[in-house]
Amino acid sequence: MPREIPKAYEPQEIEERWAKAWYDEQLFRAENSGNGPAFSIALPPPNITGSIHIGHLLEHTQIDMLVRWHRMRGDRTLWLPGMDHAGIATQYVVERQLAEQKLRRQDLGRDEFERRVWKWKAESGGAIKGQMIRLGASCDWTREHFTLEPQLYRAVLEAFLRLYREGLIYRGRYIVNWCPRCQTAISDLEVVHHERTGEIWSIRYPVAGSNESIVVATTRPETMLGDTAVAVHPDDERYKHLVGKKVILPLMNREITIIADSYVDREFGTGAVKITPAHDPNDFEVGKRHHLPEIEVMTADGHMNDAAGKYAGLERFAARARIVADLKEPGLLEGVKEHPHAVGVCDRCKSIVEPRISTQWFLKMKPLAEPAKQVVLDGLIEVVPDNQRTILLQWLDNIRDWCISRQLWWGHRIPIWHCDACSEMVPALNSNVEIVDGHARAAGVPKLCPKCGGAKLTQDTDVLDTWFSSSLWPFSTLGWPDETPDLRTFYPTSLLVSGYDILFFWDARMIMMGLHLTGGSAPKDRVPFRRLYLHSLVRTAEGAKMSKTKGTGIDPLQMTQQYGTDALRYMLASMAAPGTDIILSEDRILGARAFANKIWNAARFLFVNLDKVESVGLSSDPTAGLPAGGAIFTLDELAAPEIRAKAPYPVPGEGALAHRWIFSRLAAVSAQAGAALDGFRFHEACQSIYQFFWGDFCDWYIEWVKPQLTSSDRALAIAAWRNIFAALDAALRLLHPVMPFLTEELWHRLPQPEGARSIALDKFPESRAHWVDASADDSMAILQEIVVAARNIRAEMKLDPRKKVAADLFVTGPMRRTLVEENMDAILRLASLSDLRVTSGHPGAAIASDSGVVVRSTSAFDLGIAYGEAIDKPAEIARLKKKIAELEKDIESKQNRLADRSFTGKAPEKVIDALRATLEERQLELRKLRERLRQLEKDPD
RNA sequence: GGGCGAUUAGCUCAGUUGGUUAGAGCGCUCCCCUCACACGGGAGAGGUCCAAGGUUCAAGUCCUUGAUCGCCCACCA
Repeated sequence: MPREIPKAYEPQEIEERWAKAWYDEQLFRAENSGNGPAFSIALPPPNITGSIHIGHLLEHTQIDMLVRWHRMRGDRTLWLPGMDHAGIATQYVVERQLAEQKLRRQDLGRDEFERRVWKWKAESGGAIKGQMIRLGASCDWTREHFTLEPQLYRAVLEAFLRLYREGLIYRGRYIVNWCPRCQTAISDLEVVHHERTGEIWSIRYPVAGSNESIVVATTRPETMLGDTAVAVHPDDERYKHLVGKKVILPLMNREITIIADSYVDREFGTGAVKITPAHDPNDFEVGKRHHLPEIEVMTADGHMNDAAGKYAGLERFAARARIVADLKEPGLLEGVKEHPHAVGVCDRCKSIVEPRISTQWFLKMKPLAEPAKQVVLDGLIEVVPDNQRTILLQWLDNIRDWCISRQLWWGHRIPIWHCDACSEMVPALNSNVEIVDGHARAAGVPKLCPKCGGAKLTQDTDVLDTWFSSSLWPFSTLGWPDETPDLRTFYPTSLLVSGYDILFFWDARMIMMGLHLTGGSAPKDRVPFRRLYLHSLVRTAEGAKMSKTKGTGIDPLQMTQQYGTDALRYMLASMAAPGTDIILSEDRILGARAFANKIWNAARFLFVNLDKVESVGLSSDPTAGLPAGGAIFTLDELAAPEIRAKAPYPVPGEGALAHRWIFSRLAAVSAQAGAALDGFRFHEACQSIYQFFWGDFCDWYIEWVKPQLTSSDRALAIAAWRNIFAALDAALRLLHPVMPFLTEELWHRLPQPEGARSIALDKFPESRAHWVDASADDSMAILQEIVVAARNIRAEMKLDPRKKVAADLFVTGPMRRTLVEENMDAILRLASLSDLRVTSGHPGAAIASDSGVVVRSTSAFDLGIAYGEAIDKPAEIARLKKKIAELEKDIESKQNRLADRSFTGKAPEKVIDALRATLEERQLELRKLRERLRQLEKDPD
């Protein structure tokens, strides 16, 4: 096997190759039969109009880490992908295309328009799927779904019909949010409020048959054309005498009544309000209470209509300007002021939303919200982070009915037929769908009106809000309403991961729909997901959401080209602490890329050196040539899966410690990473793995055992090789959830069992009890401290890095002395020492030194390096003084605390003992430093 | 008008249930192109944890108030 490995990690070719292989081989297909726990998660379906942005990548990285981790733990794991038809967004895109040919959708007609949208979808829709595959999302693509496909269409019909029969879906004429651009109603959630400084105009309405007049204020003067009353507060003494009288509506010269309603705030403005029931939600309510006429003065596309008299045909804001001008002349405009207020705009197209009366379909939410609230309160759905739980509950408490109809052509058409003769509403006979022109439609078309027997029935022209079908996603995609094996196995899904920006749009509605519609007898069997994790959003430096339209979006695929997918994934995951948003920084990406490169090179080191040993033999004994029997130093002999399984191998003699230690660390890190992932603390998982791989595995373990790998002691070399390959293999599996491509590539360069296809199907490292070795951890820590102390002296004294020097070491206790002596070779090598003279004794018996020796002391040891020429005495004295001051301060505070009777009386014994032990160590350290300082100051140069 | 979050090293951020000397990455300083990696190695400097009170033996961590910033929700014309 050729082991030519490039010096720097070059991700592009590797990633593309594996992404394709994973997809082609259907590697992530989930089993819906068999034993063992199932783990399922539904992908928040991206819009077919969308292309991947950094927010997706963050979400997908987190989901993918969890999914890969569960799969590697042996769960039957399903990550179900799919797409959302995205009603408004998609229709918008296609309409724009038509506009280029000077066409409107009305020119084509509904059927033809729908055909065009399907055509667009086939050609340009769903780009995101390919991007997800490229970025390594381990979805089960054999189970991909689309919200307008027959199976899901049927689920939508079933849900609608059930809710309709139950009386939860109703139709009515109400004031709704209307987008004049999209020309459809939108739900409250789809209106985004922007704080703006607008103007507020005061307008004088003369009282009929009197000299008096009433001044009202408005931010939307154009709506006055539809005024049908002026309201004052019933207890307002200023206006009491006018209630019931008429005022003349300026410009229209219509008489309207002055009414009293407690809705009016006496403190605001003049305390008198114009009432426009057809164009303001509050006024609409007032109008209902007082049986006022509703006069619509605008068209669906935001122009004034015939009821607006001479303003008919004007665009709404043009009309506003004209009206203000016209009021000035007769002196009816009392004034105009700047006025900060919130303007509602359409979430989709940013047009200013117009409240408008129209007939729409609504879903009653209160009866659905109650059970949803209950499951959250009962903990049947665990919400992470916790504060989002509060937000969710508050929203459910204040929920209002959901306007589910849209005046669009792209979507699930409402399965209700209207009788031409008697206007009776007739629902579809059943939820069956038929395929017409390749696409699904309601099949249960009613033929006769059950009320009047009329045979002319026309289907409602509205479609459902896209979120209606989305709210069924976790079960509609598993086959609901049928009791399929998938539904039985994977519902309720284990987890939902979504951004908190769609908590109300999607997550909450899924909970309500899942609880209401699915079949389990207990709520815990009907929840759509058992845990809900709301991830952070990626923001720009200014704190705004990343957005392509604002030009602040970053194309992840381009970044992938630049840095590699694994690096991007690692960067995002390492910043993904629950509850805080992420601001990208170039530095973090570079750091992640360096990490990927580090992993690559650690593996490269092993392979390259094995090559050398194979071909040249053990270098420390050049005459030995190839080992007898020839085949011992082959990858298979040293790294075969059955060989790795038995690691760690006992290493004869001195070199054992590092091996025991690295496996102990591996056990600890596996446990840490697992616990972190389980709690969605991705950053913590990343950090512990990073620290392990770079700090422990590369900086210490590899450096420590390097000579062993080429030792002429064959037993030692073999054991060392086997351990290091086993440790690398475990490290790769540990890293795989976050860096799938790199680890897959390297994993395949290790021998794997016959037929093994992917590291993704291998096991995540368990924290093995027999790997845990506290004494190895402690011993290694001391030796590391000694090495660091020696390096520190060398660096501070600016010794030539190539020059080896002798050192003296004093350690407390004979055990430590033995430990040091047993690991002498490694210490000398790593600290660049030519010799280390070890003495041991009781604490306090610091090694004798003079001013020609530089010393580093801890409570456990003193290390001194003799330096022939004069040392930089002032610098060393300054350093000592600083340390001494720090220690003194620390010791004093500890002594004070220990002297405090209330502390010793109340604090747990453990804490007191620990404090006492630490204090002793510090005091010992301090004594040593003072002694050293005394020597330096005393000695003449 | 309500609600939520943030404020910790020059920068970007971690700090689980209060408990030894508050951490990381990047940047910075010094030394090294040592045969896996300069996307590297070694050593180091750098923090009154926004402010003021309070609870506690003990507060970056809990409570109150305030400041600054950000987000979400909301029908005040």
